Amino acid sequence: MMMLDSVNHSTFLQNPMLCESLMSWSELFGPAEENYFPFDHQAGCDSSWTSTHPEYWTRHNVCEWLQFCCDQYKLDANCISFSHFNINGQQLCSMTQEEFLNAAGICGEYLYFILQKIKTHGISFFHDNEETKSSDKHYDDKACLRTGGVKNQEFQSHSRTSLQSSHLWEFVRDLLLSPEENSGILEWEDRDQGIFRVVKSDALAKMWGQRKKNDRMTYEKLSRALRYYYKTGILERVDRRLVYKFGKNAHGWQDSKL
DNA sequence: AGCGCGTTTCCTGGTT
DNA sequence: TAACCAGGAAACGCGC
Repeated sequence: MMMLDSVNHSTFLQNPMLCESLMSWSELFGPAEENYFPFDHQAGCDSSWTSTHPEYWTRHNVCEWLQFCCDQYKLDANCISFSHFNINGQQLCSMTQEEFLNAAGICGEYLYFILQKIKTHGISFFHDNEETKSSDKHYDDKACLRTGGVKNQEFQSHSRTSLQSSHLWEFVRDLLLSPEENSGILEWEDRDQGIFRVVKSDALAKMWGQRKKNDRMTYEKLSRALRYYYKTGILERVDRRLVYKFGKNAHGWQDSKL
């Protein structure tokens, strides 16, 4: 099951396959039938919810927003009836506070509050607040919300960066699926089989190093980490230089839903 | 405080 | 010779 925090950036979310990963994430929080977000092909081409007024959000954007709120504010996703949020932005904006409460209990209160703030102030809602360490984030951040939210920088970091892959293989996968960010660093060799090639090994290492805030990262070390994935079935060995293959325990890389 | 996980770092030795 | 691969060993940072 793919954690949503491994999905990042709006450009990634333009990929319908990753959109499906969002659904998988939602399945984490309860029975699949109830929480499943039907795939919206339209949504696959949307811009990020962060750059769009809520009224224009698609179902996919709503999904993103919901995910962000859960992730950022540690809302108990078990309280949320995701099927109630299988709606577009217009429908979301027309929901009353009571409907939010019905749909998400106590979390609905905060979701409603956050939405109203975004509707009226956009993401500036998150501006001008006291320094808030992300490591300290917890449910108590609702207090933070009431008093103005997190810093813009942090907001952006959460809408772009911290939703990014925490694991190397997810980072690699997401890079493969993001032509914009990939820029020739990785290349599919056989997409159906999940075989890919590292084209620019140094660039890959550098990018991974940036992600981990480690400027001493090298392809030599990165590849050692990749080789550990052979044990766990995340990757399978391919007997060619710089070529890897996703294993049966890797997910989210398939292109079959396009 | 201790533990497990996912690396990171280093290394030896082998291959392309 | 440089770049890469295989995998052991130990250290490390982090979350629980």
